Amino acid sequence: MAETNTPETAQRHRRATIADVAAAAGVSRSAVSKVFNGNGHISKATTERIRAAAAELGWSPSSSAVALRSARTNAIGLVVYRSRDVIAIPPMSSAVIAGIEAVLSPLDLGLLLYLRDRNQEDELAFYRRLTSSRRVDGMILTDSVVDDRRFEMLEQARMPTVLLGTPAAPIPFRHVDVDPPGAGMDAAVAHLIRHGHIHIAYVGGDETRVAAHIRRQAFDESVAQHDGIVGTVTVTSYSPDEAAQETLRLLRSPDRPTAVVYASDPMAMAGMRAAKLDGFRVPEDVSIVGFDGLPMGEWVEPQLSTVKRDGVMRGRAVAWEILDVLGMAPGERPELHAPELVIRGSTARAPK
Amino acid sequence: MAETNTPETAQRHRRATIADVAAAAGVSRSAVSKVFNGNGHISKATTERIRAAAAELGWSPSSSAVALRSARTNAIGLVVYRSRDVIAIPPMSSAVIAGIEAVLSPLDLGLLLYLRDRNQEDELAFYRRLTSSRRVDGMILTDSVVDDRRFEMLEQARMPTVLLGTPAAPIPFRHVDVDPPGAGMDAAVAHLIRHGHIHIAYVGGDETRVAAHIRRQAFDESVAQHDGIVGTVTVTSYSPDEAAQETLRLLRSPDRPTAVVYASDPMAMAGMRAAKLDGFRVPEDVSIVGFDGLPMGEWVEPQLSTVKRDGVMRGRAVAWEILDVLGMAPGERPELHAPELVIRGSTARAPK
DNA sequence: TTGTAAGCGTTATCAC
DNA sequence: GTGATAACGCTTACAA
Repeated sequence: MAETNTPETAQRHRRATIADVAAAAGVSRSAVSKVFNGNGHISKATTERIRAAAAELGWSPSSSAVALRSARTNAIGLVVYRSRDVIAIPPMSSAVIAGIEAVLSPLDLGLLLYLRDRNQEDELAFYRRLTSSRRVDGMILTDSVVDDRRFEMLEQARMPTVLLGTPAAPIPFRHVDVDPPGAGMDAAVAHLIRHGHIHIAYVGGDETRVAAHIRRQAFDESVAQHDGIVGTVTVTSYSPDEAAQETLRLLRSPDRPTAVVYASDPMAMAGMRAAKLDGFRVPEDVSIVGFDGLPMGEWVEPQLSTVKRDGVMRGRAVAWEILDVLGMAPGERPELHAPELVIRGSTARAPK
Repeated sequence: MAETNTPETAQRHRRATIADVAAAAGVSRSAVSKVFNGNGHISKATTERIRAAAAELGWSPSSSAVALRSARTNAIGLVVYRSRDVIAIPPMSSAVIAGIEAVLSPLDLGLLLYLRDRNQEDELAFYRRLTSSRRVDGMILTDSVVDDRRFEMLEQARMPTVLLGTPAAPIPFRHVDVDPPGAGMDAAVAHLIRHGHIHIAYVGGDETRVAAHIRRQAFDESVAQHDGIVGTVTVTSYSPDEAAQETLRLLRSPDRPTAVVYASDPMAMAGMRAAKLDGFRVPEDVSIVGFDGLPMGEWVEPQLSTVKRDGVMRGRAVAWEILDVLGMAPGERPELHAPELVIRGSTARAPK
């Protein structure tokens, strides 16, 4: 703990600064800086010497000093929400995070991850601290809700921000989503109808979350596009348990649907299990469709038919977008393809 | 873009600094600093005025300036590995991240997340950059491998580090794990033996990863503790697909096991599905045991018996530990409880 | 109890 | 092509 002050000891314990590198290379600090930032013109020979000295001393610019001096932290903030009952990061968000990281890390940009609970009290205070402390150059927000007050706040704080998803109302920032935001649902519904399903149920999630609202709306619209099709919508908190219960309620009712579409794969899997336990064969008696296309859908029997969204790509796209706002986007804007219906074993022709 | 220089405009566009707050409160900059760091003694009245001024101006200390001045970035780095075939963050790691974040965020410490592929070329260069740029005050490493060279490097760079898991050989840092590191496996094996299983197979993961090695070793030892029990071990890359294949190989062999224990839940689920497709009833013909206790194990039929590890708690514990190293740990060291065997539908008495 | 002033390690501007 | 020098916004002795 106690540090002695003899020059040698101090020397050994102090980490190299730009001044040390400059001294070792026999040049000025500016020269070193220029070499490392590709600015001014430094002769080949000097550049070599400087690089060698830096490597020798294991020096690279202090991120704090760079941040202070140039007002760039070289970090992007990401706020992810977890649902109350699942403590961990939702699988889809994991994929998004991976995509974001894949864009940032080659540019040596850091990803500052914030995990929050929905409806947390200090919501705005949290964003206020985040912006006024200037820890990040820009923010990626996810999971917009109805009446989302974050954007207005961030706008006032002049924090460059991009939303992954679609906002409920216009926001003063860009957002990244597939077009239309509910894409994929139509394919699922059409597939079921093509296979003779007349009565299709949708087990959705909490509609204060815009994504849930959009998905349910897409279901309604898809059903409305076909004559003579009955769509039943029920809303849950997004929890697999509730989805299972709703499934039973639906299947036990007199006018039971022959197909159920869920707002997520976990919900679909839990629903499928409940149906099977209740004596319904999947897909002979009831077809099941999930949403997201998580790997786990392949590990159940029957395998889950689902609307597959490319979370990693979504992450890449939103990362590119915030970097573009900051004027440092690499290459071309990644394209976001519409979710793709993956037909597996859990869907089949409607029973007679 | 172009910024005008009229005082008012400049005023409007410049964000407040400590000097502005000091001016607004009619005090010196140091007074403001003292109030926000709880150092010196500032009178109640002055404190009030300063806080009011800061709130008014929406000021809080610039993290870069604080970092530069005090050599504390108030951020912890976390390096997580993804396997090659799964692009996203492994579910168990998600839970760990959530636990870490839960400890850091109340202290207003940032979590810098790095996602890496195993066997990436620039492994050491990556850590070198990370340490020499001093972006973080400390690092949390996961997923130690045999011949892990990261620790020696980080030690030389004098980067405070903690490992989540158990190292293959002594490391110059603390590590956090349950005791013993293979705990939980014995309970699974004992449970199977108690139910009459004589021949138990273990489908493990790539043993360059220490955790996989330890788990397999724990299986061997657990089997060895009981007389007359046959244990068969096979090793895969950790992928569910391979696990499924191995399962078929095992079950189709003449001396087939009556129970299979897997190194992870996804592997177990994929294995269970393969077994069922091959005509084996679970658990009547073969018992299946997973490892980790992920939520998805409850969404399959039969539900997966598994050794449940508390990822969130592991995250909390390792976060506490690195903070302790940095002298800023809050409260008591969290306790890590041994994984718990959760018996569900996929295990039963061995067939006659 | 409060203020003054010297840096923290870098980069940008301007000389030379 | 290269080097002084002045910031960037804050903390902390030390002085008052």
